Amino acid sequence: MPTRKIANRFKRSTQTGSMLHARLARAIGESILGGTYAPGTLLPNEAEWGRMFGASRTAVREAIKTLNGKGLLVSRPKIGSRVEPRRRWNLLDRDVLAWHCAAMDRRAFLESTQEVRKLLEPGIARLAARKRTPEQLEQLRQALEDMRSAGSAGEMVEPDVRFHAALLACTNNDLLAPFGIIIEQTLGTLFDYTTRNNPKPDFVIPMHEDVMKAVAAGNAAGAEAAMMRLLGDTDAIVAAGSAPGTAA
Amino acid sequence: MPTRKIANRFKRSTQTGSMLHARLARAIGESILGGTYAPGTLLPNEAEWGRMFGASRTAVREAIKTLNGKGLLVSRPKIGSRVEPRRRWNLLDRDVLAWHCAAMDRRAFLESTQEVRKLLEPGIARLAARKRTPEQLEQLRQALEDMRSAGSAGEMVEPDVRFHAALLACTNNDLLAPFGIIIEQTLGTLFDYTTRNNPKPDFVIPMHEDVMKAVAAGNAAGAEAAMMRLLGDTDAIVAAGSAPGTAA
DNA sequence: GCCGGTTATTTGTATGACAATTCTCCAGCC
DNA sequence: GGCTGGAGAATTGTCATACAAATAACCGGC
Repeated sequence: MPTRKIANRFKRSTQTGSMLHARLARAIGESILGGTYAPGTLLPNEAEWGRMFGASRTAVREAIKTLNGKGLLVSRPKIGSRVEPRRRWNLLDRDVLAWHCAAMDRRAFLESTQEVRKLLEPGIARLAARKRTPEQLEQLRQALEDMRSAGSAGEMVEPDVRFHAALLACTNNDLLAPFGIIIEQTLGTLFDYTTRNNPKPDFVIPMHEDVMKAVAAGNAAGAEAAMMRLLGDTDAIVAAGSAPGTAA
Repeated sequence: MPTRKIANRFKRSTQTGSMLHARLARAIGESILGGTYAPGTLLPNEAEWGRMFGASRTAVREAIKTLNGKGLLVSRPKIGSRVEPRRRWNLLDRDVLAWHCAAMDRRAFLESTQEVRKLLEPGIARLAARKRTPEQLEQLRQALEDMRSAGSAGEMVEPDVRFHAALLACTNNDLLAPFGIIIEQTLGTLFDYTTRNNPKPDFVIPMHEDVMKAVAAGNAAGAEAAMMRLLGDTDAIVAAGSAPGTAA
């Protein structure tokens, strides 16, 4: 009977999302992502969730509506809430991705994300070189600058993420924005792997610099190539397992 | 005063989503996507929405929670609901994309989607060639078969969409799944452009066949190249404006 | 001029009631 | 016997109301 476990997970969660309906949404969401409720199955009804968590139907309903908005569920009168097929899930949603990451093998997750990044980022770099505005280029430059002046490896993660996010912004294509979450999540999770030892960022900085220079010059092919080198480096780290090193 | 206009749009909407909160979500969502409420601005409070639409606060709250789940809003006590910056929006969500499409110039939308497709689909084809299972290959074959036996151009759209969706599935990468929505939306919208005249699908079928053959053979580079040819063709149609022809 | 408490506003949660929807089942008819 | 139609039941959808919680803004004291 999984009921007890889900309720416990719910009770323990005091870290973030202090709002009741947010915690409910997370508890239910995680249990879906974790496979307790497979796609196509019917969830307990609202009253039952309320009993399980000691919450009112109002709060449960708001949680359900949130999950509804993320594509995990559909609710219909008299039927109840049914788990949608996986392809309908908004895996690029911030929360869903976090739940997914929590429910899945970390190594497999990293490999999936790297796969997507290798698919996307070279093209993004190429597009960025063609479409960036001077202001966006400045953002890129600033992020690189902050990477340089970072003291520890830990301090470098934030501007590194910012660099890749800025590059994404350079494409000026709204539809690409949702993929930015993958970058954030990858680097965050990747950093859980790396020790806090300052490894050797000597390679990382110049590689980023190459990307920026090509983007600045409007050199699409060069930007793409530089990004591929950068990703190849990160890829090696991920593939090697828990080798030390900073993220790409 | 945009209030009146939004309320009218709400009242007129009887087509789909007969649920009140779904209609409210759409009305509010469209007004955000349409620019009535810019990112960073504060929305009317819940009571006010209720007055505007003649709905209860409960229904409004559920709509707000839905939009919350899609990343369009954040709500905090005493503050209200604030529109999130664009990059937080889940543009790859089914509803959000539809609202976005409704609010934006159709031509610009098509160009954006084609840009993303050119970025992703060659890589997807490559990945598919490496990772597809026999069952997935069969799905692909079936879709192609159905394209062949389609009588009119209209009947060809559905299997065409299915072909690309199946190819996406061949990657066996969950994180890529959200992208499938773009394919559906693109082809759907693209078909609004094309006349019902049966143009000449003579080119389209063999191009799809090339992709399938390469995927079947596990030829990653070949699949990528074939997909690029296919996209180039579609691209020409989009670029040419409203030239007749079926989607890629 | 700064600090701390007070107040007011808005969302968050609970409760109870009823409407709408539609699945299920049963009876009646062909 | 099998199909058809309606009655009933279960579940979500909506409403109204009340109060709790959080916090921005204001005000008074120091």
